[in-house]
Amino acid sequence: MDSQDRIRRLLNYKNLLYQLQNLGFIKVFSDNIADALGISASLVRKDFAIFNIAGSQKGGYHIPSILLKIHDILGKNEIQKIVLIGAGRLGSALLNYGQILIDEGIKIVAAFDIDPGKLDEKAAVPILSMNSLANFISENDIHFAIVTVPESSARQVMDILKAAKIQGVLNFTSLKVKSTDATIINNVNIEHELARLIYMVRQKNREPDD
Amino acid sequence: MDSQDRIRRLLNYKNLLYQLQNLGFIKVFSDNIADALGISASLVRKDFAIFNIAGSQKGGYHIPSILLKIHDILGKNEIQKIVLIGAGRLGSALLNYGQILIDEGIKIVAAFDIDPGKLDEKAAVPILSMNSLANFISENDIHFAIVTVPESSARQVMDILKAAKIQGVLNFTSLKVKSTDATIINNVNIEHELARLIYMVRQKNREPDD
DNA sequence: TAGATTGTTAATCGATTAACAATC
DNA sequence: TAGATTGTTAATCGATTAACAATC
Repeated sequence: MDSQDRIRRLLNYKNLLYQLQNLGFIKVFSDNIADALGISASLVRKDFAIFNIAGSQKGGYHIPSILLKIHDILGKNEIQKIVLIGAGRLGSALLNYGQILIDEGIKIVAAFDIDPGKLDEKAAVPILSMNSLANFISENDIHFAIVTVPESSARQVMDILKAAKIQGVLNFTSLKVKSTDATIINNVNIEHELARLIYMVRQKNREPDD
Repeated sequence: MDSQDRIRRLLNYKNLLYQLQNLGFIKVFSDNIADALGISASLVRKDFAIFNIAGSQKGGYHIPSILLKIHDILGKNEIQKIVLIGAGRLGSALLNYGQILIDEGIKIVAAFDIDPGKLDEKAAVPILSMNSLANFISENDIHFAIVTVPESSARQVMDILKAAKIQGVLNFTSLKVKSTDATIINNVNIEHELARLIYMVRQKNREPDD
């Protein structure tokens, strides 16, 4: 398993290369990528080597080729189907990302909610009853779920997903869930991100005294 | 500057200790914390040492004391005022976190939007015109902003914030912004989090072949 | 005291960087 | 060819872990 940081950088490379491509660039040097992302050129070349991305000593790296390769690494060749649990404010915000995600090979195929008032089977992305969740997952061979329910029902939802053999969960609840052999959990904790930002700023303000 | 990972762990310690406190615990050993968080006891003790959190060889660590100390480290003694730019779906989802954040010493004091239809000066958290953003920041001595505008206006908003000398930004747009000497940026990229989750699962599924 | 845990030092591990030979 | 860049190896750096003396 490659380090988390390396995967994060891979996504940053992808974004930057898309932008360069839009500007009409065809080739780019490790040095330029390094400058743009604020990392060292050695690290760029090392990352590329590890991901089996090859360049040439003449023109550096060929952008379309790298992008194809990165797509391949990220599994964007086949569309990844995802269900979203919890169609509250955060959930519907994510549903709204729809088109952007599809461009990235990710498709939210259905949402689920306990509130009968929110159900809408006819919507572009249908909002279905929580009761049908387990069945939907197995019938449609879903491997991924995004969880945006209130913390109070988070545990229960996680148990359903685990029983349904979901392989990956993007968890927005503040319930801290650990990955298991069967299910990988990616916890996104917005309060933590805010707290971390505040800490870093306070830390920086204190630095001059050092 | 402590490593990012160390700060992340600090937040996990805080969460765990709160839960233990709710269960009526008063003391806890590094070993138990390590088990609960899936890290080593050495690392827990090292982290605590670096954050100046002291225990005793008799009863381990005294939960109320650690929590006070962590609060202090995170700056939760004084309320941190934050503005939110972009009152769309994601923005209002965050506004809804209101009470939870206040418990953590974080208060969203105002939101801003370009859409005149969304303005509401009388709301608990007023939604104000984008035009008044720069003034509001200086008059109320605001240091932090959460940005949840569409990517199309992200650059513009960042420029306003930078001009207004905001010190910390939690950026939810896909515009990748770099920290500067004056402003620390914490980028939360939901698409990247999803892509990373998918990558990790695919990687795991491939592993048995190794 | 005997046993157990912290705090800290030294050892290990892994990731990043520097350097440079190979190559175009 | 001369110059510049990749790919890779060795050196460095920092973070984690193991070990254990000090302490309760």
